[in-house]
Amino acid sequence: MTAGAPSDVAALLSGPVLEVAPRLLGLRLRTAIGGEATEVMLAEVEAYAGEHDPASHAFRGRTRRNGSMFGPPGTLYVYRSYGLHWCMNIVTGVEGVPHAVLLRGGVPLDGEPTMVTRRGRRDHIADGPGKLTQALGVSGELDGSSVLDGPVVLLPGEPSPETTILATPRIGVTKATDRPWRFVLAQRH
DNA sequence: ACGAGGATGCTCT
DNA sequence: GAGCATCCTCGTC
Repeated sequence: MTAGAPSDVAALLSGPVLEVAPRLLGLRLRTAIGGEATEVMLAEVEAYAGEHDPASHAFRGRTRRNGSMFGPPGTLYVYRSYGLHWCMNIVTGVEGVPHAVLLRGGVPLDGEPTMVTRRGRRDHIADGPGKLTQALGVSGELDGSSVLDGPVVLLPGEPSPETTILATPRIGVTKATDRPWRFVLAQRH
């Protein structure tokens, strides 16, 4: 089979969340929403390990909000943050085990004018989890959809050779703050 | 560049 | 009723 085929993405997502998360960096996330195509390269993610992770929305099991985290790998978990913003995760591993990767930031690759319009500004288009969903047109309606299918699609890609992967503690969490489960692409120097 | 503070609504206890 | 997996604006340096 051809390198970079969608099935490679499916195989990747079925792995352990701590292995999957850094390997999502450099992949492309493309949306076709409201008649507009937009695309970013993923540049910042965080791993959340469900029942083993006090910072995870699924630490205490299934609730009304987190149901899609228990879906098959590739399922999108979209939730509202601070009453204002949408944030999205990609479910990983095995169906029924609520492990997921929070998508925290990306670099615009296509449809930038659309993203600028959605964001209402020219800078800081997708460098934050709420900004990323807004730029790509993602909202709660897409909770439970699959990135193997759409309208949000995960596509193959590679980080620039100029970049390296950094692991740091996760942002904005108040529990398990010692775990370096945030992964970012940073410029090599 | 960086930090403080407010907006805002939903979920779960 | 508390607590958020955040973003923006406006201050200061």
